Amino acid sequence: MSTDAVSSQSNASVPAHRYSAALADQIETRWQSWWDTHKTYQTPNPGESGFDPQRPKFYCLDMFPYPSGSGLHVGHPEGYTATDIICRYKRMCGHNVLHPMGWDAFGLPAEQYAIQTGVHPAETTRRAIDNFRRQLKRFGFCYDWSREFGTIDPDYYKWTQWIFLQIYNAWYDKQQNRARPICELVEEFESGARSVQLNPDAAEYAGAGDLPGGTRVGEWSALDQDTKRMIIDSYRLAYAARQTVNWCPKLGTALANEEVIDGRSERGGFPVFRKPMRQWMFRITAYADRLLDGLRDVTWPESTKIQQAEWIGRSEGAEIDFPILEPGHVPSGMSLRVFTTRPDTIFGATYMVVAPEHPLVDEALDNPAPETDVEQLRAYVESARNRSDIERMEAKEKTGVFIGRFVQNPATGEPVPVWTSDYVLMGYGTGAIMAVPAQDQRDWDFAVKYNLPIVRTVQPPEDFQGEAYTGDGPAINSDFLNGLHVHQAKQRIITWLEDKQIGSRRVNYRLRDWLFSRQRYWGEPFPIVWDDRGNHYPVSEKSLPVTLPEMADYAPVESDDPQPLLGKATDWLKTTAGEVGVDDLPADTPVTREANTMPGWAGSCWYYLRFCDPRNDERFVGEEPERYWMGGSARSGEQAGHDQTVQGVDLYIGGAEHAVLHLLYARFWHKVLFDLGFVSTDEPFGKLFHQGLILSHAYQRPDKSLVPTDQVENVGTDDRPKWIERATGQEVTQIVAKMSKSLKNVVNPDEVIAEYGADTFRLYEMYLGPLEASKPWNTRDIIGLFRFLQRTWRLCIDESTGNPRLSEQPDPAIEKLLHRTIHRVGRDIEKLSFNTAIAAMIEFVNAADELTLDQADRFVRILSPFAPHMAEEIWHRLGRQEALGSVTIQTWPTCDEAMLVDDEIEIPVQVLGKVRSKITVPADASEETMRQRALADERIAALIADKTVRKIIVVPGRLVNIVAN
RNA sequence: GCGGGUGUGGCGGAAUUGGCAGACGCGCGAGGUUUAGGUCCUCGUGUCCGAAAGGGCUUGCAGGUUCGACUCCUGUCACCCGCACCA
Repeated sequence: MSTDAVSSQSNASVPAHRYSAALADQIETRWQSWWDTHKTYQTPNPGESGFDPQRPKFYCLDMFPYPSGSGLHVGHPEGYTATDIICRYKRMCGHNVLHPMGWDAFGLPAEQYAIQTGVHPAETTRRAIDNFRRQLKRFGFCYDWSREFGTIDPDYYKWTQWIFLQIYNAWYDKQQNRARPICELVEEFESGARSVQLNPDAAEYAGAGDLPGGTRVGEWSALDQDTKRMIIDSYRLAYAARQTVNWCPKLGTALANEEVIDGRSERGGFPVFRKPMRQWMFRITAYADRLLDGLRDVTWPESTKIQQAEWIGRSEGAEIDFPILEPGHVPSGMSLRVFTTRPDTIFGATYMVVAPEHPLVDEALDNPAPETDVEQLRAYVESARNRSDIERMEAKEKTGVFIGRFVQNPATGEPVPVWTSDYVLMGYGTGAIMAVPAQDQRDWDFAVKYNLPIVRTVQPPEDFQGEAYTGDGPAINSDFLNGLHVHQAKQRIITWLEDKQIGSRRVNYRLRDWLFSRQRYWGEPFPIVWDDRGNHYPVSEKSLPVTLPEMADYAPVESDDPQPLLGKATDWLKTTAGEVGVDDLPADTPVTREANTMPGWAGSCWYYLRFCDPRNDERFVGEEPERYWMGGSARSGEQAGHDQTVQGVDLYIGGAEHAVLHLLYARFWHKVLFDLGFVSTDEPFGKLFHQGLILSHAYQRPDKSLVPTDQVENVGTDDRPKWIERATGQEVTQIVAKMSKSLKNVVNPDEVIAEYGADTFRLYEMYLGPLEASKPWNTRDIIGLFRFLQRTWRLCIDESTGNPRLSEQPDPAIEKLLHRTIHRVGRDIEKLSFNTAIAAMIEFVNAADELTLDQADRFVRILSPFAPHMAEEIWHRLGRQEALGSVTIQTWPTCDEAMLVDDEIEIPVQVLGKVRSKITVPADASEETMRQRALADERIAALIADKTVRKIIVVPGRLVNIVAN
């Protein structure tokens, strides 16, 4: 540790009460324990003692951290300092502030770390949490620590399991456009109010559940138990189904689509393969439109809304049935259903493509047509199925095989061949497309390669040079559509298809159902058991939580034959209905527990609700605290023009990396809970903000490879640096890069606090630049903020005695500046513009020589959100503590509007837009006065003497511009 | 390829939203206190010409609108972040 600031303390020449690192440490730790003892930051709930219902509420939430073994890095406190400042400010402005903190502690990273170190994840996670808590407390954040919990606490995950059961016991009513309890569905089946059929939107029955004519199966009472069960399960919002999933052998678990990036796992970057497995899924697709529409009502960064909207990927088009032909081109009575966004181009559909996993391919292999090359087809399908997603993506050239089947194009009446190719995905639409090479580049590429016909059905512009034409234009070669532009042609053809009952309007989404089970150990167990016939049953609510069994061996086996880890806990696994608490079965029925666990996202889907009422053991959150803290609140009226109502969390700050993971999942859970009447708002997070990344410096060789920081030396000057790699003497360039262990450019907050104190750290991170911007950490610059605190200290406190240093008479100029500073700091906090707020305070301290008690009092109040420890200490030494209590609970000082304007102002005078002189005029000087003063100015008069004045622009209070030539 | 964002001194960044570009901090230079340095204090610091007064140039680049453009419009370049065979 470099101890420059500390050593100055021991130097006899330095005043005894100078603000040094040692003094900062003493002040900070003292007030931190004082705040703890006095429960300064505990927030009472409605009805509790100390709760003031007159005040407006402000729920300010940080994305709670994942406590890793390596401790906090400097990125964490960035967002946390920002919310801390806002909370302190809002409290001073009279709000009831909810500002909680907890731990997102289940999931893969903790488990991977445990496997590496050989210490059980329960142990490593507890240690990591303790370390994170210690580090966070050292920053002096104003969290209400009495509300702290971790997602791994059985008291918490009991309710995570409970919410799972609510979702499991719910279905989506498309007529009412909301989720309802499953028992109401059964009632409707029983009464005949709803026709009995499989859920036509159930992804797990795609291609089977929605054949023309439907799958109505008659009276509910006439059905056997198994059929009833199958039908009910097809509606559940949580369902178990065997389907193709993203299997990651290295991680030993299946992953959700959102967790796979470019064919690799989001965590660890390991390859992902497609594999059919039985998994628990959430029917999030039922909420696709609601999740999309809800984005309109929230105050979120536009880029994040766009990302979610693109992930949901709504696209409008049509489903069309193409009759399948038997050899000799005789209709077989079967049809091939496709989804297309361009039904208007159907006359140009010259071939079809189905995904390698499509049932028609299996059928073609089972009953090959004479012209089918069975060996080639089988080989293609096999290889397509076994390729990883990465390999699939790397293949630039399209490949495919004719499957030996023809369908009839219902528009042209012509037979068209059916091919299979892996550029068509089984998971989207119907897994089959009509290929229109003239209007789709992918189809064009394929058609050219395999010599398939291309028929233009949209007239491209005369100067069109490309291949496929996707723009607008009149239809050609399209019979009754000819001449119609794309939009009208779509409407026309859909009407035609609907009349002939061979197609219909259809909306498709890119969003898939959410794969919710993992084969790992460190997660919430499912409150589900299985009987020996393979039926699942919920564990009753009164028997929750289903706790995670102790296991010594929690390491996954790298395997292509995935088995959940909990499968090894045989004693736990095998139980009886009575023991586990299943109400629907006789107590002695042998059952097997669900061995999958929930993914790391589960706990973060509702933690913001639990914070409202974290010790409630009757309900996941009490109704009144939920209504109060999550309820809609009019945005504070200080920003004019924004009277819109925000619902849910008033301000949520966290990284942008969760744009489509946590933020989408939590919205989904929240909407289900809302539909079922458990929460009072439709959206969880009214206002969202992303802090930027804290970057660091790194060095790059000419070949773009990176060099660790400790292997580089500056052989130039500070002004003109020249960086060389020590080992080779080769010149390298300094770049800005992410902090990483391998580059040796990670900054540890503990060390910075030891050297300067937490107040300096907080100020530095906020002063770095705009909160939303990514910006490089520059250790060298921290000293500037330390000096500012030192000057602040010296302004209020005598460095030699430690007593207040105050004047009797206020300096009028400083009084005026103080009002301005109060105004600027308040306005900038509202804008989350902390860097400029701090600059305003620096300017004030630089300008002031001495303050009166009253002035020091007010300045310390506005400083306190930023540097709470120093503010509290000065507050105390000024003697304010005794009478008024902690500075934390004071009111924000008022500023007098009249003090914000000057009597006289300096106005630039321009000639032809260039500033040539300045005049001093009364602030409310008229246009005419300003004009005359400007023309009377000596320098201006000289400049325009030999010119003709064409025009004079006078902006009162701003400037004068003389146009003369 | 599509979508979004960002380009301002040696560095991090300001700019009342069309009105004095470079606030504030770092660094750098000069001086002071102390004196072994550092800490601390004061002043200076976009750049070019000039001894100075003063003047020219300057917000990635090229145009345009305007009395006036970092800000608005058109084109262009660079970098960053999403998405990417989604029919």
